[in-house]
Amino acid sequence: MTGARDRVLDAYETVLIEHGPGSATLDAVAAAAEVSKGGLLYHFSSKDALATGLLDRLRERSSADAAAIRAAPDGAVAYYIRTSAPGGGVPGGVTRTYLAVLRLADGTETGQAVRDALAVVHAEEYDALRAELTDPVLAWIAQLVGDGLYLRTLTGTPLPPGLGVEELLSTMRTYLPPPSAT
Amino acid sequence: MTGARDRVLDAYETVLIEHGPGSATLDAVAAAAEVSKGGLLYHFSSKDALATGLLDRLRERSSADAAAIRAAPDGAVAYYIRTSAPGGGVPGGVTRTYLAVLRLADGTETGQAVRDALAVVHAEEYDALRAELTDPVLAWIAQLVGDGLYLRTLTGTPLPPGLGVEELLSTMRTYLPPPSAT
DNA sequence: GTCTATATCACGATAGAC
DNA sequence: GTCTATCGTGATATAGAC
Repeated sequence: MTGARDRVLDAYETVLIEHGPGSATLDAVAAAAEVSKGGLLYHFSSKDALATGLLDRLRERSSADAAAIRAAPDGAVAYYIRTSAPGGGVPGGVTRTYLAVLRLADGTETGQAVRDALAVVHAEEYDALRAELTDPVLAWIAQLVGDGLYLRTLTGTPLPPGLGVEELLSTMRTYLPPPSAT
Repeated sequence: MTGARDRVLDAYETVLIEHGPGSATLDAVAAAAEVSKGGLLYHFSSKDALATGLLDRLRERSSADAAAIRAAPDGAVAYYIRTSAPGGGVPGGVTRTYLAVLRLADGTETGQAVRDALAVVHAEEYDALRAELTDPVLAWIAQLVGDGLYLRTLTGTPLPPGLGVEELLSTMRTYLPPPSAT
């Protein structure tokens, strides 16, 4: 049972999302995971190794999510937009990990590895959306709308008053071709 | 002439955007502004005061930019999307300051002040877009597309191959009502 | 107004007990 | 496999010279 490793990664995500990378110290992550700092460092031998572990998790979950986008019953766009919205992530899904990794993107050496991983995620999402929307620009617009929602979640900025994800999807359906039945 | 103060803020923006908040130490900012650390601390008495100074700049520039969105000759949406795209900011404009401030948003005490300032910026942008797009959801979609582009810039993720801002605007014009002539 | 110290503290990482 | 104790580094901020 390697449950401690996953608990540490869960805690790392939580601290990154709720308090930011500046607060994501080894002490804080260890406390949130309810292990000692030494225990954390047994599983991840350095802070860089911890970040690498989170990126590996992101890659795994991104591939699984791309498959979920394609298989979504009410269409790729609806699934993608819903999971991008604040609170729309599913437990064990890619959304929470993605939001945590976004906070690690900067100009440092590990920040470059983060950007590489994010580029793969974006490409997989885009391809999955293209399976439903054959117009490349429309697929890109749908992806950008989802990214905009991610940015709102990332910064905690409130949505415009009276507007929510369902209003968004309703209007988008007016303009986008409907998902074709298999 | 308070030129040194502005130089420090310019340097702070540069370091935040290019190397991230973890690298934005007083030493690094002072070096980039070509003043000593003591010189920097004369103008901004603490790191918090430096962040507050940047937020004040963001508020000033956001108000000016909201006016520019409304007055743009080729329409509010086109102006907003162009300035949101990588490299689309104008010198002294809000884009660069906005991107720098995005990196400061976290769960700390000053992070809360950052999110408050970002909420004002988002509301001003939205109102300015509403002046052209009377449908609130369409205005929101346009804003989210711009936010998605900001996120791409923030993380340095490449755009989908073959796609650029002009393709984006061209397709959006197909679906959005054209800007009405004054 | 701008600089050079320097005090203080928090973080990452190591060593070694259990 | 997990813990406590400790060291070295680098960051913020202060004091005070020029």
